[in-house]
Amino acid sequence: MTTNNHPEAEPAPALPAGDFIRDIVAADQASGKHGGRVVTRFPPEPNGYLHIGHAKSICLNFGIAGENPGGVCHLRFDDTNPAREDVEYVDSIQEDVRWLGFDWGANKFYASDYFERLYQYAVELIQLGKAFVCDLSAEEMATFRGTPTVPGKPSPWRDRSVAENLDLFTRMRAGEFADGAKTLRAKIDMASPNIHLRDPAIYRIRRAEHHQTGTAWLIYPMYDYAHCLSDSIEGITHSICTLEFEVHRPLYDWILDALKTPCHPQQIEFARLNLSYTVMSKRKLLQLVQEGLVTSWDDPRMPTIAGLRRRGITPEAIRNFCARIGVTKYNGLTDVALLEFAIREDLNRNALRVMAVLHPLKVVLTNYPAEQTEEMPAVNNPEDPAAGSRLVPFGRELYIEQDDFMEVPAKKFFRLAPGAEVRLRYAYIIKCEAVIKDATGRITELHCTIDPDSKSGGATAGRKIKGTIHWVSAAHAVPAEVRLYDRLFTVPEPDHAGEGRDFKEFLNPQSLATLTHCQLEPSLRDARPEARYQFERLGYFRADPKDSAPGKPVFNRTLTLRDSWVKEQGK
RNA sequence: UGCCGAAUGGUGUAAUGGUAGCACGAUUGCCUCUGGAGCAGUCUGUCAUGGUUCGAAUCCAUGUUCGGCAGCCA
Repeated sequence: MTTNNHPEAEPAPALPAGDFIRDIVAADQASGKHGGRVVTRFPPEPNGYLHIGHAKSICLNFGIAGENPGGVCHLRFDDTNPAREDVEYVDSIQEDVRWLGFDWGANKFYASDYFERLYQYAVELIQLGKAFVCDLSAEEMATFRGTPTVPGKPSPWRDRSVAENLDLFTRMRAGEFADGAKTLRAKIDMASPNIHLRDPAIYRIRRAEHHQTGTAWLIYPMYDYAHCLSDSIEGITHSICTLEFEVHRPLYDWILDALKTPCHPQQIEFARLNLSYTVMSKRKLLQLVQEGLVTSWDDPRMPTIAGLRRRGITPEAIRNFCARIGVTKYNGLTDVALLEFAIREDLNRNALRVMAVLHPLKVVLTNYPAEQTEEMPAVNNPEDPAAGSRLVPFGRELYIEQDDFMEVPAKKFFRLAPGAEVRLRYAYIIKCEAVIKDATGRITELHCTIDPDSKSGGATAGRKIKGTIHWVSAAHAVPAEVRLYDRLFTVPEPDHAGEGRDFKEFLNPQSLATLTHCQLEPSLRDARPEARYQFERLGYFRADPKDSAPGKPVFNRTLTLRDSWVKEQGK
């Protein structure tokens, strides 16, 4: 298991027991059904970026392969629809799977690798009298198909001779017919209660350049036809997919039974991941990108792997999350709080603590010498003694967080207020003596005094002070831009928010706040994107890998810390 | 009204005829130089009604509710 950004990270905790799919695999192993082999596959269509829902599938498929001796998991691009696919997606998918910590070794395939073989299988199907060339238009075919409650009617072309079908199919491939003019259809049962068995189209004519095969093909196989055969060709033992393909399984099995194929994999369906406060369909995510509602597929607000990565979430957190949510056939809605827990759990263990002030309020320590500077030792990570400590410069003028001062303190407010005392983290206890305002009444700075005996680590530092706040020395501070991200949508289910309502109506206008006047402790000047930080009392942050420049970091907030003060205020 | 599938606390799951457990969440307290973390406690559940059984979340029947399926998308 790779740990790209966290060589110091502990191995992932023991994963939960099994699930119904692992039970099936174990039973098959016990009975010797597949001769002891376990071969799974992760089969994305390269028509978009991977998202956290795909991560669930990746962890499942690669996970099962990894848990079984000799098990392998293939990465297979399901690229049968060139109109919507692109190499950009082929590349991003590989990067994302690898980043998540999984390795397909030499087993990278494309359904398009099998186009010739798939074509020969189709010829075979025709020869068997189990497929025919149909001249019906798309609209006509829809009419003939019937509805779930009304049986379909056979196509008038259903009984063409094998010879004629062979001839026509050959000419489809040769480009003699216009796009959409003809299809090859499986001959099954137009009256089947399962619509997918009503003579489904298995090849269509499409003059589209394919990102892998170029212009070699004018006809392309449909998913149902290509997928089961690709599985069989690769010797897949367990073909794991999501619930909506459950009704396709009889067709999957029909095709493999009709043909002489290397093996007959078992299709097993599980519930896809739904996460609250987000959307999880490539179509909708693409829409957000195309309409400029987010900046890109890797916008840190996106639930894409690339977005989560850029935001600062680690592969460990995603894997642990996937392990926690389990695998079932129940189509529910997972609370995003579960994801957030996994992120905090990981970052709490691994992130380096630093001090940064997001909304600066200047503090002048009136009894501290103007020319004096001290270096305060600060712990890098209380969860990890090996992370050591560092020195943080301290001086007469500081910045503190605006939120850490209240002119009229609320009940249970433990921070600074006129006449009140607070502990400066790793430094002195200070007392607020005066509030300085400008002509408009806005607070511009605070005048405070230190208790010189209260320095951290000092002999008389033990005075009990309820509140501790973070700070940055004004003379040493590094100014920086910090981006605060929040959930992308304001409602738990933007997908099901009401009749005729569009999910984009529920976009959270506050999902991004860009702060341009933040002040960081100097150790952050050259922060590298690989590092994960906790800005003490605020949250987890990482330098944006695209927008940071040397000496001029831009930070993304990954997630806030849990904040019981916010809850207290809500009472 | 057709076919397929699923129902366990607020959420995600476990228990495979034998004490309904875990995690998240919420909440109370302890602790704390992060209102973080940690520690301790509390909270809430087997869709319904029958049946089989010494015993049912689990098996059976009926019903209810929810999800999926009518692309030449995957």
